[in-house]
Amino acid sequence: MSPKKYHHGDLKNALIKAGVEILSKEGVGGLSLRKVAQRAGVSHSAPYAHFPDKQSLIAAISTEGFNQLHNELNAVIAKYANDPKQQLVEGTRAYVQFAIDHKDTFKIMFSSALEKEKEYPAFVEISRQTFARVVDIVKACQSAKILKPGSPEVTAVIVWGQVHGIVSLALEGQISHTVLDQHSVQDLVTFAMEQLVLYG
Amino acid sequence: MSPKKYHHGDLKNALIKAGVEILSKEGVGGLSLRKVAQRAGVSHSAPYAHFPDKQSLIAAISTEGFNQLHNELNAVIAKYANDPKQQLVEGTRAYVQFAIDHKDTFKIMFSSALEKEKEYPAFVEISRQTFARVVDIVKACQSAKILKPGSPEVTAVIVWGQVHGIVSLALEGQISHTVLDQHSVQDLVTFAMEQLVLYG
DNA sequence: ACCTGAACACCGTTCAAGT
DNA sequence: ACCTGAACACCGTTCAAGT
Repeated sequence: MSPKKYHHGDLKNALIKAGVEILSKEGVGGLSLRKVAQRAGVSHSAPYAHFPDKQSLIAAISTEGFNQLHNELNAVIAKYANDPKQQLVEGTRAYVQFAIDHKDTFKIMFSSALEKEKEYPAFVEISRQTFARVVDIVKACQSAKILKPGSPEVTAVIVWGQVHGIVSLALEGQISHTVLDQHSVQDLVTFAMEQLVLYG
Repeated sequence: MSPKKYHHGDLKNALIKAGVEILSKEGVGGLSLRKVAQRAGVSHSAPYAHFPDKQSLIAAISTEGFNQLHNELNAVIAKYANDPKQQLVEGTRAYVQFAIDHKDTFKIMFSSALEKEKEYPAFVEISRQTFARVVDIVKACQSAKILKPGSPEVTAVIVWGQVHGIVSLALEGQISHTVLDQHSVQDLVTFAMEQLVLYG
């Protein structure tokens, strides 16, 4: 019996992966540590060898999500290295697409950190870096006279907040059907960006 | 014994009130049906006489939150009946203040509806009405040439999304300290509104 | 109609024990 | 070091029973 007594090499990452899968199949409400353990093929207490509690696993899943988002933003910035406006347009498009494609991971990314902020340094660091990419795009746009001058950090909060707000309202089903029947979330975000950008 | 065998007149509202109190004292994580029942002075199964499940109680709490927010928006609209710009400024200020004053109720208002959208008609109705107030303000601002012309509903989604996004990021601790050390959330929202409003 | 108390399945977490 | 299994407290939900 017992083909493999223990799990294979890397249970920690297997648990994160299992968590992401459960999230995409059953949603936030279906995410339990015991289910994650079962899906990874270990006992319900095995995760505690790698995560001190459930919050820590959630922080790891969120960190993974921010890593992916950060990579996508980096790709957009590299692809349009000489075109700040396209960086802004395609960056926001990537953000919206990420939220749509990973609804529940996205929701968890923005609802877990709060509890104990500084306890998950990897999470804090990657979310800081992701924000820094937004600031980079904003600075490039300001240099190209595409965004108003002024504090790039404050402008980045405004841009990010605008995109994040519309996406969040859409994910929570708060946007009126009379609007959503006519415009996709991507369209709404595009309209919003056109309001912020100079010269239309 | 048994000074009052049952609860007094209105257990349903007592449960909602107890839920709001727990929310403000222990946060979203501390909200359980059993604690709500205990705080209202009834057995853990008594709530099921008034709410089919926990989601329903949460929907009722959220509905109550939207009612309060709606009332505050109405008060602002009435107070500045002839001044659309002040309606916009004070309306957003009221929204931000509500979120800050009732952090956890605010969070629950925008994280519960999703599951089963049409199952809570009172919730859908009051959130629809609240959005309608935003549309009213937008229309008044457009007539006064304070906001760009175009679909008032789409513009309302942009305005609401901008405010909601910055507030949400702030509540989740996602706004960089280098920004928050210098500007309050109210300030950031004000800056954002100035970008959307015509003539600065 | 409104509420209680026992019961069930599920959960997060701890801990002694195994390899 | 990494994992198991029993145990505990807590939870949402159901249901027979009481008034």
